[in-house]
Amino acid sequence: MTTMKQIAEMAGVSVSTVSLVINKRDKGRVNPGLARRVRKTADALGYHPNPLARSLRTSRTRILGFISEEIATTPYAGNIIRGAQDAASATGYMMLTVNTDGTSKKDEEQEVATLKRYGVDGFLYAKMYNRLAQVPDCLQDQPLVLVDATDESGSVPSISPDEFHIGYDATRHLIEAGCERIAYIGAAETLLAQGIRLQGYRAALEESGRTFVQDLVANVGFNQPALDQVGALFDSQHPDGFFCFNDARAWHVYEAAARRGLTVGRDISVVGVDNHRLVAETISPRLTTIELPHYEIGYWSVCKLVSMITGEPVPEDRLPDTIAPLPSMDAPWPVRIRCTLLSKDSVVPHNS
Amino acid sequence: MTTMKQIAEMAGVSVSTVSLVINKRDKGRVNPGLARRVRKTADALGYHPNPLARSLRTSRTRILGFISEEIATTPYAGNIIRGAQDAASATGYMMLTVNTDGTSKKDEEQEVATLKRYGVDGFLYAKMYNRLAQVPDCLQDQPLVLVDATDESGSVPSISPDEFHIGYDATRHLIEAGCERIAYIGAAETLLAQGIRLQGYRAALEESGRTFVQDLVANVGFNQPALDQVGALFDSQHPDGFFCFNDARAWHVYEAAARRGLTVGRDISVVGVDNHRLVAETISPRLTTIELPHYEIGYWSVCKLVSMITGEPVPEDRLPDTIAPLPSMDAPWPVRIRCTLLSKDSVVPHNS
DNA sequence: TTGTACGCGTTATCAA
DNA sequence: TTGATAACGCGTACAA
Repeated sequence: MTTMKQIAEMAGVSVSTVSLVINKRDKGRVNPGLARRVRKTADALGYHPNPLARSLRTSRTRILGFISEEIATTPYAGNIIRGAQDAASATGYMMLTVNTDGTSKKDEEQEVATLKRYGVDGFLYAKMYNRLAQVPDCLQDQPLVLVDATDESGSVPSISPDEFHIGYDATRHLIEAGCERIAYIGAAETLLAQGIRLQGYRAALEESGRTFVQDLVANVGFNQPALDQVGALFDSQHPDGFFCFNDARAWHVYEAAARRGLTVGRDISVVGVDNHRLVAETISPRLTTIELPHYEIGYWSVCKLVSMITGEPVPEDRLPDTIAPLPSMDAPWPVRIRCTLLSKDSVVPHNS
Repeated sequence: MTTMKQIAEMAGVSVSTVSLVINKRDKGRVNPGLARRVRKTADALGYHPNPLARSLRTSRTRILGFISEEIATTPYAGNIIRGAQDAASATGYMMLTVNTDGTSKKDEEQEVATLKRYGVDGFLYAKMYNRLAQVPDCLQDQPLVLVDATDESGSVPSISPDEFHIGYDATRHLIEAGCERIAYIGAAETLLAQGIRLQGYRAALEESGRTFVQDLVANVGFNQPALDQVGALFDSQHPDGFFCFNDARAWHVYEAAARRGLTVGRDISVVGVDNHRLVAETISPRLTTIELPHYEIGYWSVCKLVSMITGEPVPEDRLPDTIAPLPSMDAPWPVRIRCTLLSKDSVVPHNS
């Protein structure tokens, strides 16, 4: 590990000068030629500042604390962490991640205290599915961003999927395909997403001059009971389009359809939400899905947190062009990210 | 955050004494009564040492670097991280986790360099499925444990599932249920697990006096082609038992069976490996599975690493009794953890 | 442009 | 047995 001292010796200047140059405060203070020489030797030695040493004076460790409830509960929620880590890496931060089981408040406080002891500059507080969350007291006075959750009090920045438009976009897509009787296969659990996606579904229907039909909605759980409910909806309502809360629910539609001699992508159209990617990939790979923006949520959460900590906007050039830009870091919060509708072939033209 | 100084003042002693007591080096050096007073005030103030400050003198940060390739590729590999974090928490460590995409060597070196700059005490190098791995040069001289991978050179400690006994236990279970014609539905990709599980399958067969029949083995990929292959095996071999590489493969057996009027758990028996838990939970919840010990792998990896760093065995009292004990931290490495066979009801008695 | 004191809580040393 | 004090680390800030 090279230090400033080594650079100073090699370049024949003082560490003070090196410090100024490295931190880009050399304008009008250090001879440009010297500055260039310093930069060159720093590059040659592969110098990167030691964040721990730096933290002695600045009391900024460039470490972020990532608190996640049950990292393992939701498959592919790992994408949130991946996005967060990519953003941290791009902005020169590191993430200390800790789990909480989501039940023990005491435990959570312990973990927060430990993170504070390690001198983290700010916190990411992640829930593994979108919900209203109460920020624990021990985080109240800290730089904080809620990830895939919304602060109950509305005072903490948060980033989550745009649940309304998941329902809206899915339903519009089915309407545009010519579906006449569009069912919603929702979740039986009381999830924030469940209610809001239903609103989006309803809004899209009513916008196109249709009436909302309660009997076209089935909120189901798992396994056989779910399959039975979906089957009953098939038999009583004969829908030609389905919007499914997730791809596990979509699978029930596939199964129920198959048992009735109907083929998805020919006789009926289906749009699912892809949060358990395995089903969509392995079992119904042609399922038209709406992809949850987990990677983006993680990525932008870190960007927001870093900009809160430094007081500066995230430099644009650091951002990858592979992900959709967030309108503005100063946009009103909470921010909800509109999801992508992936075109596969379980939605086909319906003749009316 | 309380400091030693505060404790010293409150207890009316010097920080030196506090340090001795806190670090348990007071035996025969500090008056026991004083020591007790110090401990009491420390507890009262909720004191925990500041690891960053401590690292100034000891050059030990009590931070571990966790390098994982594509955290998001395998659902539920998150259990490895969960186990690792629980162990870290129990032993007083923190984890800095970074992703690498598994392809760019340059990138990986960057991440390792960054972790070193943050002064991590050791590294966990995790692959998201069991395989032979080459340890990058930049980690050669570091305390290191391979997680869910085995070092090619055999010189680095590693923990991974006991793939042989996955195949062996699954097949024995089917043999004991009375199955006569046991098929293996494997993976078409060249995975370490694939070959070794096959060995276990073969060993169990031969141990019970049977001959291995190549035609009872189908190594399949995904989707329709996989389903066709499994179907062909049904029609040509008429197996009554199936050992499936993972639960996605098991699903294909369910599907092929259903199309032939056969019912899993009545006409045929199936054992799968539960690494994509969603399928087993949502679609075939009664599937008899072998559960990969991801949590344990993460947990024991950290314990091993910590004991390598400190030179001391992990204190037994810190270990949770909820997970199977590792025979010995000094056991020869690599260590392979035997997996659990979960009894559900897709394996039933077969009359011979 | 540079020398140098200072930042931090802990630990090691050595004198009392 | 205890306590005062000097490291420890490397980068930063300020006076010169």
